[in-house]
Amino acid sequence: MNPEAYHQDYTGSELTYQIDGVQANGGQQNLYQLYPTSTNGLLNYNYSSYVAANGSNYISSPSTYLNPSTKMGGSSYLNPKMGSNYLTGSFSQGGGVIPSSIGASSLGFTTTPTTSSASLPALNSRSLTSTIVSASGARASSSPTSGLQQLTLQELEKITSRGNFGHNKPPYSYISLITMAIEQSPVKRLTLSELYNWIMEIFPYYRNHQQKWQNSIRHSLSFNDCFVKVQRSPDKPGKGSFWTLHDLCGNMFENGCYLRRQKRFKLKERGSPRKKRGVQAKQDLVKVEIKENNPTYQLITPKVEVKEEVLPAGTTVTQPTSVISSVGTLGATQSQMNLNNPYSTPYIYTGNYSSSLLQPQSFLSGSIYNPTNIYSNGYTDTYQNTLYSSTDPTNGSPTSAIAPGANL
DNA sequence: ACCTAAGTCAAGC
DNA sequence: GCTTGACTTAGGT
Repeated sequence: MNPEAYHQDYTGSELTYQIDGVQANGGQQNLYQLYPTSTNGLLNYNYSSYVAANGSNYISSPSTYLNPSTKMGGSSYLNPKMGSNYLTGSFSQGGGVIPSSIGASSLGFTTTPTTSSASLPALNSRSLTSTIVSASGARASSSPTSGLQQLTLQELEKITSRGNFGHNKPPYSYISLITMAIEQSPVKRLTLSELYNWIMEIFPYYRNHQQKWQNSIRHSLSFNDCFVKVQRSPDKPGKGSFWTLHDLCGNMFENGCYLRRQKRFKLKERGSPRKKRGVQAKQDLVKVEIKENNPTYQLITPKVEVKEEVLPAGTTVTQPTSVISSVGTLGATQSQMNLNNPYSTPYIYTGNYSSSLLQPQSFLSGSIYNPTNIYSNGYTDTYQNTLYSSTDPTNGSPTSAIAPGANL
């Protein structure tokens, strides 16, 4: 049976989707590509998502949009974990249901919580309903049987497509969860509450016992040097600071373990040194002894010297300035998180970006996803103000601020 | 068994 | 909300 190609345009109040699909083998295998394109103030992730469709279980998780399933290059694909906890919406004849969170997600595609679009207009033509992809079509399931913690960071995008673990505890440490959440955010920073919300939205397990795990999250944020608190600038009033990842923490989970890093990212100096005594002091002393030429724990950037930038009045950053150790087996040549480089943010689909789509296109008001200014180097106000943004060629003196809404 | 990263509880601000 | 201490739990070797 010849594949039947089709194209659908889908325009909602928030997003325009173009759905290109190929329905083959009597609906046994369906390949879809979704291209959410920016309309009024949303991110313009031109990802190309391949979804093995099971009509009733098609597209609804917001994470699907943030973390589109692996593009399989036209190969058939069955997500082995695609089950009842995978996607909850449905497309049906003549209409589609777009998840409510699309219009009001904390995940970053929209910044307008008051303009939820729980039910967007119907698809304009045919049904997307199909039978489930046959198991024999599975090709992407090279997943390790030993558990998701064996995934590489580059495979993080698959996490939600493998299910959200229902009410079982996801096999990720709090540090992993925080990192994921920050990585997927468009401007790579979140407030505490946004962090909570993201975790709860992705992993239902954490909708319970919030006091317990949220305390642990806070502890992780404060305790781990890989997380950097960025104060709000005066023009962004609100509760709490932003949290981001330290520029130099690298890919902490590239060793494939999301429960436990091989080595804690630790800074030599902190703004206010922690008191050390007992077991923790002992642990820190061990870290200091890591040798630069140690093949296992090679420094990403040995003894980094970071220039302090002149900060605008009202801006404070409480961070140390040098790195003494890094994580895992990363070498100096391996990629570090680059705020300008979406390819370094594995939680977002990393293929088929066009250059014009590398940055958020425009922003609505009232959100962290609404930086007042986006500079030509891709940094927003806050990043311009961080001590360690040494890659900022403007050295803290941004010039051409780009107006919100401008195409970059 | 040992080391240490991660998690928990909670005090203090 | 944030930091920190003290302690327990658990992963990696």
